[in-house]
Amino acid sequence: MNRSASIKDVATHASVAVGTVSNVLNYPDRVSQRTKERVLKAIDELGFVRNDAARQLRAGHSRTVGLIVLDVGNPFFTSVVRAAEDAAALNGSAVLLGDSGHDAAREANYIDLFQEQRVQGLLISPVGDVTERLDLLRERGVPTVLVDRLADESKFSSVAVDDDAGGYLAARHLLDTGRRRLAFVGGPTSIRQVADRLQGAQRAVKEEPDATLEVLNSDGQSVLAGRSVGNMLVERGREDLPDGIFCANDLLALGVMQSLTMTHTFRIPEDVALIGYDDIDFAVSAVVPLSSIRQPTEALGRTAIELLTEEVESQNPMHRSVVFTPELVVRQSTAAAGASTDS
Amino acid sequence: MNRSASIKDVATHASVAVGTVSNVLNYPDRVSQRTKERVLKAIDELGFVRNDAARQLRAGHSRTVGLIVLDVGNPFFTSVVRAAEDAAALNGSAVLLGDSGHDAAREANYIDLFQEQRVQGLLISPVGDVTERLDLLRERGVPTVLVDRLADESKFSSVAVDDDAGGYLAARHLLDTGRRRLAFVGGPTSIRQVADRLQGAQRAVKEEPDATLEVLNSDGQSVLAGRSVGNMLVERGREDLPDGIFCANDLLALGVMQSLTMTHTFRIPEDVALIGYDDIDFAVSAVVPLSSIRQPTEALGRTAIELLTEEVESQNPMHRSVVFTPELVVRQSTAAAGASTDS
DNA sequence: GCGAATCTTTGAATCGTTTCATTGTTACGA
DNA sequence: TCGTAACAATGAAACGATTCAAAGATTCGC
Repeated sequence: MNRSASIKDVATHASVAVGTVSNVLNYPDRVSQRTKERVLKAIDELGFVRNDAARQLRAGHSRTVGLIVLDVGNPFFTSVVRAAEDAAALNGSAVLLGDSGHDAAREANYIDLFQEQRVQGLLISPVGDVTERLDLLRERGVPTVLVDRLADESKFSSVAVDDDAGGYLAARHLLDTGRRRLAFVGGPTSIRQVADRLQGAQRAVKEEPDATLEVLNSDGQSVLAGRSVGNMLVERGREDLPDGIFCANDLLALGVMQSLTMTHTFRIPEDVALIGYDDIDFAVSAVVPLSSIRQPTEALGRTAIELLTEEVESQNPMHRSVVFTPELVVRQSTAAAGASTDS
Repeated sequence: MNRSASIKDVATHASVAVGTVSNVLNYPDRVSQRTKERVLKAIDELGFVRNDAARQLRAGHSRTVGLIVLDVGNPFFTSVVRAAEDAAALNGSAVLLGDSGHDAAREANYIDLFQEQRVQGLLISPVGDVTERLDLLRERGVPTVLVDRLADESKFSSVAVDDDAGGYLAARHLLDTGRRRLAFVGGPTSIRQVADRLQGAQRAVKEEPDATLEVLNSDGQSVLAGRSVGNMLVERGREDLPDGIFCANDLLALGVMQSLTMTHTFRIPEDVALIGYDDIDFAVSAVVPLSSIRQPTEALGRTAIELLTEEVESQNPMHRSVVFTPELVVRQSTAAAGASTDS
């Protein structure tokens, strides 16, 4: 079969008009039972499949939504994507997924591609400063929702997670379980997420007069970066050691854990409690299962689609920013501090 | 701006015919310099963006390729996807990505969706037995290439990685570095990948008369499963211990590593060498950097696109299966066995 | 200055679907 | 039996880009 069957072929084959076939597909109630059966039979026999391009052309818009993420490999985004797909499916839309890989050129490519596809709207976790480009989109009537990034509410809707609250939650948990000499391990504070998490932690520490927070700069957010911070701590010796460590993400925490447990100088959680951020899959299967802060990724994806739907359906531009609060996940690495005295 | 500008609007605005605008876009050489400038100016002023639906409709086919993977979160697929996208871009095509999440219903949805989109072809890592469905596609002229799954060559092209060879490579490496009492750790052998890797390992072991291979069944392929196998080994004691362990994937290997290093009963690689499979990001940052088998994911993705392009361009169905050989990555966890004597 | 060859531009026809005003059909009460 | 309402089916027009035969403009050799 060289060319796929069109609605016209179906019409001929069933001896009806094209409009009737269209009605069978879109408004089955308008068609009599007998005709419907004939048409459905013809559709089946010819293996007819709707041509979406023609539908779109006629409709003036597609039934797809564009989603551009920084890195599909990142579990955070994978989860957001899945939630967005499910939410979109409820509206009868599909999600076109683009992975910018932190690359502004790829990002720009996807924006262009999606625009040519006449997506109903765009969800994007932008690489750099694409506000101009997005402004253009907006002017052209493509509503856009920023994901994991706060937006100027006069221009865009957005969904994000409150990193300050997450930092507070982590530090507060360490304090609540009796730790007082806290340390924060995190990469360059030029990264907003890192800065916010630190700030939240500082806020919590200020609430306890006798608590202190030391900031240990790490060289990035990797396991290896965590390990070198950990090694530094081990060399410091017992006196100088914090009794609670909050790492800006789980990879760092796993690195710190490796250093501390490998040398067998200190025990987790008895000597030092350790908490990470993101609750990656590995957290639960670490040598000592790692406490962490979980981000509500499903809610993020779902809400992003909802905000976009709002914008698509209403004419006048009313934007909203939704900020989610992350959640504390307690595991063994921060088990009650009481144990630390009976060593 | 309510409706986006069409080629007709541009034509009017630039006082030329629609055909001319089309030529500026598609055959710039056919148009005189002066006209081209006028048209480009109009395009810019109106913010004109091609309507892909209309293009497709006229062209009879899209410039996209569908790709359905089992799990975008899996680094293996993430890498395949990226390579496929890059390869497709060279042909001027874009990749529509679908994540079936091992769910046959989601998979079927994507197949339907992609068919309505009139994709040029389909790359798929199928969930279950979708051969019937794919047969239908084939009959309708949508060429399909199976990814990471061998295909009946009379029907489909496919790309896959030779797991038997990978298993051989891993075991051979352990043998080459002096180990003789090998163990294989892996989940249910009903999983093809696991069975093939084991078979390859057995093949290597048979080449050395004095070598043995013990099979240790694990309950799945997770870190925790690996840890429980590791714990079992620790309890066995030094006499009974293998001196080389090959795990069916890196997660298992990391679990085994945790058990062995945590108890400080055995050292890696002096007492036991350890090698995994997949070369995940964590392998390099394990407590003892983990040797592993790397799969040529980039080549997989690229070749899949190439095979698909072949099928799209040629009329008569000539299918090919390309099988890649994985690659050994040596790290500290299998460092030379010589060291094991001077303990 | 003329005819031929080359280069530009034109605009109607086309792709496949949906829409909708129109026509055709049936049922029913008066 | 007629008129009317409700229901079914029809098919032309429209969506926006591309194609291509044909017309128009320009260049060149002689």
